[in-house]
Amino acid sequence: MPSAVVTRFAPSPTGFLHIGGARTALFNWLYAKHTGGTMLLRIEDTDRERSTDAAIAAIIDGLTWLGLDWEGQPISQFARAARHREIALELLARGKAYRAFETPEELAAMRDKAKAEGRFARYDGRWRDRDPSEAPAGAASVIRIKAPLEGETIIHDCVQGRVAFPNKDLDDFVILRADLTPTYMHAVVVDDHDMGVTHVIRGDDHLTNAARQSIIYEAMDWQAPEWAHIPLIHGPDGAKLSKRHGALGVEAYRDMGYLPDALRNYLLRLGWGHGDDEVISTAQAIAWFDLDAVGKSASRFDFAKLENLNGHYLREAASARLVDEVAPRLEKQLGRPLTALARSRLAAGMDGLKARAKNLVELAENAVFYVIDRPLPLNPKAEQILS
RNA sequence: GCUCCCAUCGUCUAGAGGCCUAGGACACAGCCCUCUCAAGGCUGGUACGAGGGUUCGAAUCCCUCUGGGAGCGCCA
Repeated sequence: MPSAVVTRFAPSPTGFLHIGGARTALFNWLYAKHTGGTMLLRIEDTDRERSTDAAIAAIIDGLTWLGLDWEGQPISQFARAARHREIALELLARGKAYRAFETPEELAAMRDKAKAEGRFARYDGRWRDRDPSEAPAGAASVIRIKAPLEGETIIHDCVQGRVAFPNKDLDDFVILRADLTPTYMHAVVVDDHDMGVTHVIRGDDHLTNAARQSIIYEAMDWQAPEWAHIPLIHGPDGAKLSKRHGALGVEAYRDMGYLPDALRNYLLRLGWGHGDDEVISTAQAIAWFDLDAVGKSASRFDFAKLENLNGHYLREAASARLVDEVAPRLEKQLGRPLTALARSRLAAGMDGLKARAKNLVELAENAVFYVIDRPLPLNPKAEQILS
């Protein structure tokens, strides 16, 4: 019997859960559900400078709002540093890695020189075959992996197919820093292995990382997971999604009045399709979703379509649920709690209200009429019509 | 610069050699329905990036070009 599928979503807590991350999480979640497996959550917080608790909270909030859940407690990558160090040392002992004593300044100089010569910087392996005894006394060292010099590294990807990288382009990257903390490249491999991850589903900006990471798997004689590198989401202008476009946190979409159901459906259809189906329930998504149907090309974020889908889910939503959603928005606008009377009027009007709004903001605007004090203030135009 | 990836309507996509004078959805325009606005119905325009092959036949296979994207840190 094949082992059960284990996927993981592994965001770095340096900001909110952005839309691309949300889709990656969704795909991981759907694939796990589809196969009867589990999804794990790992927080990649090894960058102590940039990681914040607020970001962790925002990510967890975002996932929860989207209705995506994971098995067990979130795993802190930082907390596993000792284990990462242990494996780095083992790689060293196995002769698969080596200590390198160059200084950051030396490295920077190397890069500048390469750039000046019109080449691009790759570590030259200057310590690969030198004996550590040649190191200047007291010099700090990092541990670098001994990457193969010739041939190619092949990645068999569920989405991208077979992708080959010439090994001459993969340099001896650092796995353990001078301060003994692991680099991302190394920590990911150790964690995915230890967590029993069978399928790594992530953005295709990690495709070349898969080649590097497979070098570590190889060196440890570990079995590499199945890879699935999904295309990135671009902004409406085709450029990489930036803060200027829709690279907002999912909570921004919540604030803009989108329902999680709509955002999920929309994100699912970005890069994945199932015939002519557009409105897809979660149950259907779980039944239908598979990695081989994920497209290979990047897609652009289109608010109009999200809006349309949102209108659909709004119409379908139970009125009571929408009252709960809209009431806080109205209270915020009014600056006071809704009276029981106002709330009941709102509930009574909801069936009509939800039929014509595209998002909760609009719905709240249209609902103001139901909850403000009587008599209703008339604007000049209304006065004129009435008279 | 090097490596890798991608390429069907404005956008998301269906399409895995003949079912394609290329289908659906969003958006757009017009009409219908309607006390308004939505929703709904109908109609319309708009796409296989270019050039070469292979084949009786190519959106689908191959090559080149062009255009987009990603990666090349003691960041993740």
